Amino acid sequence: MESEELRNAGLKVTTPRLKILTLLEKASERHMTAETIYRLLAEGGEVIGLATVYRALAQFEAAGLITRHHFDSGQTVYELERGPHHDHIVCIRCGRVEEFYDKMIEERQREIAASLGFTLSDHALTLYGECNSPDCLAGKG
Amino acid sequence: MESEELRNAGLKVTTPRLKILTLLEKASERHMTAETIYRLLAEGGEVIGLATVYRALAQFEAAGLITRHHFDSGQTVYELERGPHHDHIVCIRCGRVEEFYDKMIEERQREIAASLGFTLSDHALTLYGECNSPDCLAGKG
DNA sequence: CTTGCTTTTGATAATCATTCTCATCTATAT
DNA sequence: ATATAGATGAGAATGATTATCAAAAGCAAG
Ligand SMILES: [Zn+2]
Ligand SMILES: [Zn+2]
Ligand SMILES: [Zn+2]
Ligand SMILES: [Zn+2]
Repeated sequence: MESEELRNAGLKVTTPRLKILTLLEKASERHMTAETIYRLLAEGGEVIGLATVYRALAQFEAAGLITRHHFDSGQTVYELERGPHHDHIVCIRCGRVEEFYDKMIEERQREIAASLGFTLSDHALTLYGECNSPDCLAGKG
Repeated sequence: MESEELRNAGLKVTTPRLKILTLLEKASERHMTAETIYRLLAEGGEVIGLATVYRALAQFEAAGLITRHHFDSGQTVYELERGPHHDHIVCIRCGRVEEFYDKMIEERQREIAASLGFTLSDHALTLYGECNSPDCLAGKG
């Protein structure tokens, strides 16, 4: 249960934290901004201060429960840390986010870093393009 | 000369624009924030309004003269568009930025996008790690 | 080289996302 | 149930970026 996850992370079990963590686990979209999380909670009748949302997200990240991304929109996007590492492809028309993992790219990155004298600790790879989802294509002029 | 570049970009030739473009071409560091550009100019005796710096950078980008990046620091970094495409590796200790190009990774990206039904138009790849430059290592605790 | 029209500049206000402050409230251990 | 460290929420503060607008500068014509 979510209470366990919070306790394991060394965080007190509070209503706001439970609501936010639950939303991150249940929401249909896995990649959300703090504003979106705040709004979705409010729409669901759970009014939690925006500052509290930001605080909880920072704590969850420190505890390794979630990760943050900076897509080109500029705004920070959060997602639940679940399953193995992956990178992202974002539709520049409708904003849809898909995930992928490519062993070859991951390996090349390590080789490149080593060849440049860096000890690799992290990376951010995001592809941008237009997707072929029916909803997205429908919006075409 | 820089005047030509501005005219070709459809921009009037003005002193602030010339100074900014010249700095982008001459500075030892190719990747700079708007603030850094503003400060370097001011230190060189060329006081140009910060708003003008931001405006010029936006116009240069629209004209394809420069590109912008969002490294994990959050702040926007600008660099002169010169030579072929490349990606970046950033030292998380000293901030040094190196550039690299990997044909294999570029190709894989296109394949991945296609396999997910996306028409790839752009991408952002940044590696993070600790570099082995003497200056950087010296700062170690 | 002046005139006149258009664009640009710079100071500053406004905006946006995010963080901080602090008085009040709450989770947990006794 | 009580005490106490920690959490919350409202709103102020911050930092980066953009918008406003009067004054200044670029540019084409005469
Ligand atoms: Zn789409
Ligand atoms: Zn993801
Ligand atoms: Zn570069
Ligand atoms: Zn370094």
